[in-house]
Amino acid sequence: MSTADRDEATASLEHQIAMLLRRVRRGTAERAALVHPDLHPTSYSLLFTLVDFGPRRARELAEMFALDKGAVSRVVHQLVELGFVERTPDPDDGRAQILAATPAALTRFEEARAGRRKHLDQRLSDWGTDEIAELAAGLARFNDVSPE
Amino acid sequence: MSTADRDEATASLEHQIAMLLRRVRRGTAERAALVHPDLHPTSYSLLFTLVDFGPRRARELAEMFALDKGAVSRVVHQLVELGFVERTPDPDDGRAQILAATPAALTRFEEARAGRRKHLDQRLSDWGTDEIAELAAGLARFNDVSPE
DNA sequence: CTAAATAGTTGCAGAATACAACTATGACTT
DNA sequence: AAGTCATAGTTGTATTCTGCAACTATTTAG
Repeated sequence: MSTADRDEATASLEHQIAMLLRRVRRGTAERAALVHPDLHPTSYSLLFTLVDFGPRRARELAEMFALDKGAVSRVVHQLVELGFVERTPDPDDGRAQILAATPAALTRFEEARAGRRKHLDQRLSDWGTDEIAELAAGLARFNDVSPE
Repeated sequence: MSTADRDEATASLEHQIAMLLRRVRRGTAERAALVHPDLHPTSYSLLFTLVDFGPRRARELAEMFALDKGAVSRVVHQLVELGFVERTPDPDDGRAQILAATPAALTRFEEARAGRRKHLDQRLSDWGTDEIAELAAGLARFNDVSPE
């Protein structure tokens, strides 16, 4: 296995990730609107994180998305007003608050997820279950790097 | 292989894609600045597309990124001013123009790509070349769906 | 030859983000 | 225990991005 092979493999991976990014980004706005018409792509992403990865502080969200904490603050404010996020004071730190997706948000996301899933199922129709699992595992391994 | 298995595999894939998206998005602004300090994330993405996928019309870029043609027009204008994009009239259509990355853009991207690649290499340091190729192939298959 | 459609530009308004100043709380030092 | 510094979050301000709409120029269809 030569160095050239490895370079080619890496280049290909980079290329494919860029491609995926473009495709996914393209649909984010639509998916956001599916959950709620007033939901911006950014709000959607933040809410998605709370739904999928569990409650956390605003600061963490800001770090995860490399977003200004002020911007996060306003987005969260909107999400709270829409009834999608609930704040509770952090018992460990009087300055902080824990943000959590509300049951309403979970419900909406589950409904929207059904639509997404249907789309995804179509796209994966000629894949074997093991092939899907394999790709997911590969991505998981790629994602699961100690945070820089 | 049960239906539950397949659902789980699909859910895992969806989850991992979301994770990847967040990680990649997080670094886009930095990478854009690496190419040129005045380059916005969107400009970077559009330019990246021209570099990686070849010349095309503004309208195509707008469609690829689901972006307003007005916004694309302005971004392109900026890219031209920075010397990263060159316009040539479309021989087949007097209204249109073909946008292409300039040699300067290619050079800058190549330099920036070296930085990215280094980061990627580190991240893949304990991967086998065949494993990298496999993940890239999986993503390629996933990406390569007839456009909706 | 006229009418409808398309590529792109530009004016305008609204929204999102970054930056900075500020409050409140916690951690650390002495 | 007091003082200093760091941190969580909010809010004001300015800038920038984006979408929408109106407009020009060119092509395509009837």
